[in-house]
Amino acid sequence: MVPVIDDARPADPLAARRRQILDAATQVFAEKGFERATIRDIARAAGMADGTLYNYFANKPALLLALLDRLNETEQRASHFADGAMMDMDDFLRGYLTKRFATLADSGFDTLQVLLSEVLVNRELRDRYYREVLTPTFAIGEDALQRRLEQGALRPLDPVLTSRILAGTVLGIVLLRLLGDTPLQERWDEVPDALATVILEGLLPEE
Amino acid sequence: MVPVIDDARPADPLAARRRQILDAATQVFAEKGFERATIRDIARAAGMADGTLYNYFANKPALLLALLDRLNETEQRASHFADGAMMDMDDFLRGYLTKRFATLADSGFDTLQVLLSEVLVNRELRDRYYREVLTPTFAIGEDALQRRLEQGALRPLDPVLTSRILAGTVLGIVLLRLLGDTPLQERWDEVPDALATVILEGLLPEE
Amino acid sequence: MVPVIDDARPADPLAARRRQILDAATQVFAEKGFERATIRDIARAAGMADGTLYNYFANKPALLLALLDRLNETEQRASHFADGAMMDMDDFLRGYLTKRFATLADSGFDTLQVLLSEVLVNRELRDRYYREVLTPTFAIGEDALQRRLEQGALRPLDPVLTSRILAGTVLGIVLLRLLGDTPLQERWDEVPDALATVILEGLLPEE
Amino acid sequence: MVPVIDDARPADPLAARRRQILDAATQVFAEKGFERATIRDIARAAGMADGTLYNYFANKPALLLALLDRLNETEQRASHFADGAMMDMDDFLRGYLTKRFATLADSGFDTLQVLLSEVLVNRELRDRYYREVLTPTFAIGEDALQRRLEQGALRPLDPVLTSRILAGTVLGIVLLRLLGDTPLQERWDEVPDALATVILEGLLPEE
DNA sequence: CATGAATGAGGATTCATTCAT
DNA sequence: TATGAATGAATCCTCATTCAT
Repeated sequence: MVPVIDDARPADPLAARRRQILDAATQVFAEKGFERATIRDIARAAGMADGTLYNYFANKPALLLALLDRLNETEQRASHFADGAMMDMDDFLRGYLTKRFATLADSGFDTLQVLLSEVLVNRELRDRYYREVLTPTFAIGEDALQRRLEQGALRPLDPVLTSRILAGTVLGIVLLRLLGDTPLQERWDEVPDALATVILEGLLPEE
Repeated sequence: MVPVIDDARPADPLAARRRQILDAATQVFAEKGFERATIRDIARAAGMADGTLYNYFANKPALLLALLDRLNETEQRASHFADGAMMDMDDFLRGYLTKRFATLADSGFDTLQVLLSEVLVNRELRDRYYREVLTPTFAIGEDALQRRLEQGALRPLDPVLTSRILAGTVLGIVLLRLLGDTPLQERWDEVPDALATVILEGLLPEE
Repeated sequence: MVPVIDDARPADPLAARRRQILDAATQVFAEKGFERATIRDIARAAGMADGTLYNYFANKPALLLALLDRLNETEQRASHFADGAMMDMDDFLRGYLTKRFATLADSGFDTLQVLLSEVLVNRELRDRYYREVLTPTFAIGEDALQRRLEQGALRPLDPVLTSRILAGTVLGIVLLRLLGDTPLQERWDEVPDALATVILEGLLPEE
Repeated sequence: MVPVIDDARPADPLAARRRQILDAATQVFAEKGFERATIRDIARAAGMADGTLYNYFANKPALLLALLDRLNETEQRASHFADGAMMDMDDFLRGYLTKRFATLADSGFDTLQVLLSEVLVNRELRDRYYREVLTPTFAIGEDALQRRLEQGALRPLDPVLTSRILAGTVLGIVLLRLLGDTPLQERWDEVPDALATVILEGLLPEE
């Protein structure tokens, strides 16, 4: 009998500790912002002494980069399922949006809040974010659009600009939610569908 | 004849000095972020000594609030023209988006960059931004949608959610541009139209 | 009438402040060593707040370099008088040693104590010290010896090694004094002469 | 037959471990200075974990004291041979200097570098060094000089000051070598003889 | 009004030391 | 004994703000 791997067993205490710290950092950063958050805040939130944190991360900015890496992994895992080359456009988009919104939700809105905030005013982080998160997203979008264009499944449009419009739409709605919009928070699960309808059929009536 | 207000009124040295400082602050904040920017940075960029700045603004956060107020005025001035209750939906939306994008552009992308960044991690600022900028925008949107719904000029949809979708779309596209997306920067003037088409007619072919 | 320059007038407040800080630093460094001395110690000794010190020196190591520069100036001023190419060897050496010991004394034994200590374990400082202080000293010595050798005023000897021996002797005696030797402290003014006799005539009796 | 003490006694693991640590400490201290060297640096250099070091030395300063003790033993062992009461002055001094220079060399220049550096700015260590190393040296010197003075083997001189001059000379030359002087490093074995000649006969020609 | 030196609180980071394993 | 993770005190340095000139 092979011993069953027990997920709850701290198989990798290093990784566990890092996760514990990053979770604390996310919370504190989201509340006070990267610069206003102190290492002490984070260490306390993670239940350890200041110095201990430095056994796991070289310095404060490294926490940010690690958050980005984490987001990256989530997104990449998500994008595996985002292919659906052969699907009907309607199904594809609804599916994609639903998954995308879910991914964003479970990557933690806090993480997005922190990263977006810093990414806006930190060139190094911005470049990494653009390269590692946005670029792949655009690529998926352009590709999907291109293929459907060739099948005549779409109105003629520019895939480059349109992929930005689609990605921007998702990002913008998330941003509004992060800014505290009540309807979006309360009706979050209605959003992907409402959005899909607008995107697919537009606001104008059928005829 | 109403006396025309001359915006470039050369005779308010106080306002001029404040503008000079806010311009400097915007630039510096956009480059380094609010917290990493120092009063010295800003004073130097504005061509004055540190102490002088305090004759015009009470403290560093006051600069941020003043930036928000400035954005507010721009937006409000813009929204006066954004009414068009009686316009055809197509014209209205194209007009609205074009104006909105223009407004955003000339309120200075830098300002947005700074404010979005801080608004994400500063509850006080976020609440003010939400109340003073987003809420009026949503109101205009909901109103316009509602009216057209009643006229049967739109497919049935939820005005509350849809206004979020529209506002989010604009905001998200701006955000992508702020994050450095090259296509959006280079083809910024094509965006409102492309976006209007998607929103009005959707991605799917006509029939 | 040209206004007389009054040395006591704080003609250069910057230089005065720097001197004030360096004096404090010398004292504190001598007492606790460079690393164990804190900026607070020094600022307190100089009668100012910690932050003020940074208006005059970029950081802690800069204090050390400034001390070295100061020593340098003293030494260079001294070496102007150390020429005496035409003097009789006996007069020259006695004069030189006397001046040298005096210079060392008024450059402040504290300064030497600090610099020697650090110079022994700080490569950068050591290299600068060697280049800027020792090398010129050796050059003067070798030169003086060479000239007298050519005049047959000296027993045949190697000027390179001998200049080291002479410089080392002076340095070593200073070092012993810095280490607290009581006889050297109490009879410091007898030393140059006693040393000159040994160097010129040796320990052995005349015949 | 007295059992010969084998210094390389392979059967004291405690002493061996301590030696291993002190060797590592000497190297690291010489490179970075006492304060800038970390326990981790030393432990790594000694090939052990930080905690292990504390099984052999109570704390960081204890390493320094142990280095001093070690130097002491070397010097004391050396001074046994440094007596030569009955020898001719010339032979004695040449022998003494040669031995002294050799001792210094094999006590490890690194050790001297470290100890001199700290001794200059650490009163406790300085006092111990003065008491345990310098005082015995002076005593030997004064004694030897006194005896020879009484035999008329020396020009009249002050034994107290002269012993300082001799010790200082040796120390100073070592110091110059520690400061990186190339001629002294490359021609180290010529130094004792050159020095002996100067000390015995002086710089001036015989007559 | 303008200046910029002075202030000192605050925060990131380091590191000697301890101790459970 | 050996290990190295955890601790938190200590320190350098930054920077918003004040105020005398």
